[in-house]
This record gives sequence, C-alpha cells and structure tokens, in this order.
Amino acid sequence: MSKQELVVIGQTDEAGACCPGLVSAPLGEDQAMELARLFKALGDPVRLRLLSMIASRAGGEVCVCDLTPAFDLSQPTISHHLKLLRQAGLIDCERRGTWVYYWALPATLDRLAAFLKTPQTAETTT
Amino acid sequence: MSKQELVVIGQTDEAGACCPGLVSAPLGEDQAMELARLFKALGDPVRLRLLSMIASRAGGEVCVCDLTPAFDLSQPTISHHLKLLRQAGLIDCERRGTWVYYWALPATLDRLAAFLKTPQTAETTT
DNA sequence: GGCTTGCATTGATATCCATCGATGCAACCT
DNA sequence: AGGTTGCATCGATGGATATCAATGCAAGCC
Repeated sequence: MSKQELVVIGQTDEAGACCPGLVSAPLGEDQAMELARLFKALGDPVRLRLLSMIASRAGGEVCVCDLTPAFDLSQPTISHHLKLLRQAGLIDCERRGTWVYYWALPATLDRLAAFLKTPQTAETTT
Repeated sequence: MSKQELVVIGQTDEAGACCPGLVSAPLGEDQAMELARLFKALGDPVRLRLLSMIASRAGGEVCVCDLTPAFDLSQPTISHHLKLLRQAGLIDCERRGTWVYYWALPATLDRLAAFLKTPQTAETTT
C-alpha cells in the first residue's frame, strides 16, 4: 500500500494575511471553511450577475431599483441575494434618501483571485 | 507579448472569449450559470481542502488513499466530492493498477482567477 | 396626519446537497 | 477460483437554500 503522508506545511503567512495560495500548501480546516463561505457566495448565477452588475458600474454605485428589473425574480429574492453578497464581504451598501446604493469591495475579489492563481507565471507584486 | 503557452482546454468557446472579467461588463445569464457551477464546486471546505491537497502535491498526483484519511468523513463522501471537482473541470483522474490518482487542472483555476481579478487595485482603503 | 414608493424582513415551502451505510466492481494476491 | 483491498455508485435522510407572498419600515409627498 502506498501510504504517503500528507503533512500540512506550516501556514507561512508571508505578505498575505490568510492564505498563501491554493497550490502552495494544503489548506487548513479553518482557512478552508472561511474561503468556502466566500466561494459559496459566488456559486449562484443570480449573485454572480448581481455582483458583476455592481462591480462593472462606472460610477461605482448601483441603486437596487436598477438591479431588480434585470431579473425575473421577486424583489425579496434579489434583496436576499444582495444580503448574502454583503455578508460575504463582496459588496457594501448605504441608504441615501429613499434609495439604497450598493458598491463592490474589490479587496475581497482580489484576495480570492490571488488565492486561485497558480504560481506558474512569475511576477513581482509591489 | 507574454502570450500564454498553456493550452486552455476549457476555453473552446464558440461565442468568443468567455468572460473578460467580472468587473468589465455585466455577466450574461449563460456565462453566469457556467461560472456559478465552478464557484459552487469551490464552495465547500472539504472540496477546497481536497483541491488544495491535490494541487499542492509536488509530483502533481495524489492517490485517493492519501486523501481519505486526512478527513473525518466516510470514503464514499470523499469520493463524492472528488467527483464534483472532476465534473467542474478542476481535477482529473486515472486508474493505475489498484489505485486511482488525481491531479489538478490549473487552466480552470487560472480562468477563475482571471475572472475575479479587478483591473487594477488602486489602494482602496477608505 | 395619511398616502405612496423603495427596500428589508418574516414565514412557509419545494428543491438541492452533504453525508452515511450498503453494495458493486476492478485489480491484485495467493 | 477464492479472498482482499481500493474506490465508485446507489438509496436514504437530515439539513441547507432559493424562492415567493405577506408584512414591516423608512423616507418622501400630498
């Protein structure tokens, strides 16, 4: 039997607080749980479209009244998905008068992107 | 320059380039559905750890017999998660004699990373 | 105050999913 | 052939989740 041992390398958090990358070392349980929460928030087509509509908006902000009619879903359902995206730290919102405006939090997106990136392209970040 | 020399299998998209990025333009329904399937596969801590264990392995391959004992789960459950990762195009496997070996498909990971990456992070610390 | 609009919350429900034990199947080993 | 090991598949089940109608709540308007 080829019983090899998978030793979890010490999570060397160098220059990055949480996770040095999916490929660099096996994930610990805690990190996996936290990251899975983020990816789960992206694992729905409605939420992906919502996030994309918010993040790609030129002014950086979108009113909910501009998001809801783009879907064939009820208003509470859209509100529910926006809440999940907000709880995941992907977007944030603010009420301004009658309307509520949402904007994207690119730090979380970049963190996930860095986590997924395989280290085959050598580059130097500032 | 800096042309990618990797043959990206998953990008044989007849409708042109699949997804230029989450931030560049609102996602269509079809693209959102396909990408959500991928992110959903990553939205589980067990699958994230499995993928990390596979992708971080030096030789590039891991035997299932090395993966299963790392979890407090039954063998069918691990097999189920591996199947989902494989259906998502994140890993692939091959039977060699008695054992089955899994390896990562970095093209899919890079595609997701590129999709999440924001154009340029301009120090957004409000 | 009373009415309307925009959005969030609640409660209910149908569907999905992670997990398990049992079983099946392929390959190796006497 | 018979037995054993490694892994996948099946069927069942409890918990999570996406969705809706109804309702609540804040803000503007009459």
